[in-house]
This record gives sequence, structure tokens and C-alpha cells, in this order.
Amino acid sequence: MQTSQPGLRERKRAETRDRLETAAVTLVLKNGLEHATLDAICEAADVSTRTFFNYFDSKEDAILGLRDSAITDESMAALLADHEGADPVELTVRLMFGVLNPSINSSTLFKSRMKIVKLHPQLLGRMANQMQRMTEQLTNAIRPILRSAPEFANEDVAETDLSVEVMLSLCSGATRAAVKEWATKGNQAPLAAVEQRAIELVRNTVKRIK
Amino acid sequence: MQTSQPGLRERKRAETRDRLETAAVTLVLKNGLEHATLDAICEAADVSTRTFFNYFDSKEDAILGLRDSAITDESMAALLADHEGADPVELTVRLMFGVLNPSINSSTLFKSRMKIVKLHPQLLGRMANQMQRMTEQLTNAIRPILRSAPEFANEDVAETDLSVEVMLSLCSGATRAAVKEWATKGNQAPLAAVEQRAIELVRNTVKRIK
DNA sequence: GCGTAAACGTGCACGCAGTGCAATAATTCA
DNA sequence: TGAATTATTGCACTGCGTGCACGTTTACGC
Repeated sequence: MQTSQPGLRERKRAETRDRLETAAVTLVLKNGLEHATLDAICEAADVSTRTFFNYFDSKEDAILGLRDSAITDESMAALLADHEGADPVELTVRLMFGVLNPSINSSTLFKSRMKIVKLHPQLLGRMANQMQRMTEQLTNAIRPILRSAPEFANEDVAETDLSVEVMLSLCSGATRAAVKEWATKGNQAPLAAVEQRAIELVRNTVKRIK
Repeated sequence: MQTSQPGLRERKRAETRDRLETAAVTLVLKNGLEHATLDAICEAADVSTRTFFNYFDSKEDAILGLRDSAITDESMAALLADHEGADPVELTVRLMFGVLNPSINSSTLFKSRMKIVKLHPQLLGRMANQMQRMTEQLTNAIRPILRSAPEFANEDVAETDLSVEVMLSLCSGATRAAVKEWATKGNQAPLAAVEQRAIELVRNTVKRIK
């Protein structure tokens, strides 16, 4: 009889959160966003509506599976350490997938969520918000590296920082496109391939611009 | 005694919308987002709360000054006609500024809004939503042009379309960066210069990537 | 095991955003 | 001026989200 690492409390908590997330996704798919009320979700997950807000800040967060944690500074550092020496684009795309990875892999819900977002673009707002925060963290993490990268040598610091932002936008666009392609083709391709594809998209596009 | 082009009704309507927008922006700046209630905004603008929703779909829309109209297909076509022959990046950036132009120029509120958004990132969500719609329209408008552009000759159509998306993302990042730079420096620089700057940012970044 | 402290779940009351409906008032146009 | 159109408003109602207080469950040292 082996006791699991995390205590009972934490296990129960994770379970409840899972129930809430799946209830939210399921009900939205079944009844549409407006008819999937908090009450309904909570009833399906068997918690009080009051308790719901111990887990999520809003209905949307539960549907999208957004957690407070998201990215810690340590996980970011770990990701960075994993990719030392890669060139800027590769590094950036890899970091993005590193961040996305958990939510894509650990969950059968991912594709349901993509479907939901396509059906209810209102949710894009909240999602973009999250993306923005992630991008900011990435930008902050990458900035010092690029400042000392050969590509950006002999360059004004302020100018470099602006370029970093622009490059982030470029890479996130490619990442989005690659993931979209992957999802619509219903591929079972491993994430690594999608990652590679995103990098390729950046290179192809850049090549065409000049 | 000259009668103005639009009838009394339309003038009043425009006036009321203006009052609501300025009241919303002013109150948010004064009291913060959460304390600027609908009631307060409507009282300041001297309309009933029920009437508010004849003008905007949500409180956020009033604060951000988002209108239903946004971009019509004709205005888009006009913009396109203005920039025939430009290369892809130039074309894209110009179109973006063409769309942004009205909201930046026609309003003392623009900088207030930037301040508000910085103070209350929650609003970014709604804004990103709008941006997304704009970007989609732009993508649709530009796609056929790029398909037949020399840069994308001898290329799979699907692949070209993906590249268009990525390029759009690149250009919107540069646009955002350029506008931000312009706003923070408190510059009175003409929009044309900002536009040029955005294009420059694209070129510089691309050059560095390879 | 036992008792205490901390974390969690819950009910209740409340405020604010947003919508449908039906009555009223203002604008337009013939 | 009178009829048609459109805007404004009040009212009632739903749903989301929060603060608070209270009871219950889990953790932890002894």
C-alpha cells in the first residue's frame, strides 16, 4: 500500500479541478457557451458554485483550463538551460513549445478546447491575455540572451529590444500556424515535428521577405 | 443657415456616443476600472443605463471606443487600391496603419486609452479580439495578392497562405512596437513616420534572422 | 491516537453587467 | 399635421463574481 507523493489534500484538489474543467468543456460543447451556466458546471462537478471560485477566477478560465501557475521562473530557466546554443529563432520557438507542451500533452481536452474557441471567439480574448503574459515572460527571458548574440552585436540596446519583440511576434505567429495546421489535419504527429514545422515556417517566410 | 449633411438624429447619436466614450475613459482614469460603473458612466453622459446598450455591447467597448463598423469591405478595397504595387511588407504595414488611422487621429482619447490598457491589462483581451478580426480581414484581403506575387511564385497555395499568416503576425508585431515607441516617447511625429518605422523594424529584424 | 492550526467547502447576501419586453418620446417624411 | 420610424427609458430578470462567516476536513507535532 504505497502512499502517493502528494498528500490527500492535494490529490483531492487536483481531482476537483479536473472535474470542473471537464464539466465545463463538456457542457459548453453540448449546450453552447451561454447555456453552460456556472450552476450547471458546478452541479456536474458536484461542488458548490462558491467553491468554483476557489479553483478558477472565471467561467472562461475553467473552460480554457487556465491556471494561476502557468509558468514559473524556474521552469523558464530550465527550458532555457535545455536549449543553450540554439540560434534565436530556434530558441524562441522551442521555448514556446516548452510552455505549450503541458497543456497540449497532458490533456484530452486540448482539441475540444480548440473547437470551442473556434465556435466561441469571445474566448479568444481571455486566451490572448494569457498568451500575452506568456510572451512577456519569454521576451524577458530571451532579451538578455539576444543582446549578447552575434546577430545583434554592434547594435543599440533599445533597438535590439524592439527587434526581440518583433521576432517574438513572428515566432508566435508561426507557432500558432503550425499548431493550427496540426490540429486541422487531425495529425497524430509528435509535437517535436510541429515544433520543427514552426521553425520552418519562420525560415520560409523570412526568406521570401528578403 | 446651413443644414449639416447628416440629419439631427444622426448628429445627436454621434454626440451621445462621444459623451459615453469620454465619460467612460475619464471615469476609468479617475476611479479605476472597477469603480467606473455603468451607472456612473451613464450618469456622467446623461443617459439611462438601458440606453448605453444601444450604443455599445459592453462597458469595455465604450472604454476602448470599439464600434461595430470598424472596417467595411469597401474601405478595405480603397486602402488596397491606394497601395498597388507596393511589396508585401510595405503593403501590409500600410494597410494596418490605414485601419488604425481613424482611431488614432480622430481622437484625443487615444493616449488615454493606451494608458488605461497599460493600467488594466484585462482590457487587452477585448482589444486582441478586435485586432484578431482586423487581422483576419487583412489576411483575406492580402492573400490573393500575395498568391500572385513574385516572392511566392512556384509555391504551393496552402504553403503561401500559411506564410501570409506568419507575415501578418510579423507585421502586426512591428506595428505594435512602432506605435508603442511613438506613444512612450510622447512624440508628435506624424503617423507616416511611425509607419515607416514599423517597416524598418520588420526589415531590421528579418535581416538579423538571416 | 489527540488536539490544534491551517486549509478547504459551503451558504448567504450583495453588487454589477447585460437582455427582453413594452410603453413613451423624439425625429422624419409625406 | 399626422403616420411611420427610430430612440429612450423603466422594469423585471438572469448570471457572474465577491466578501464574510461558519462548519468541516486535512495536516502535523506531540
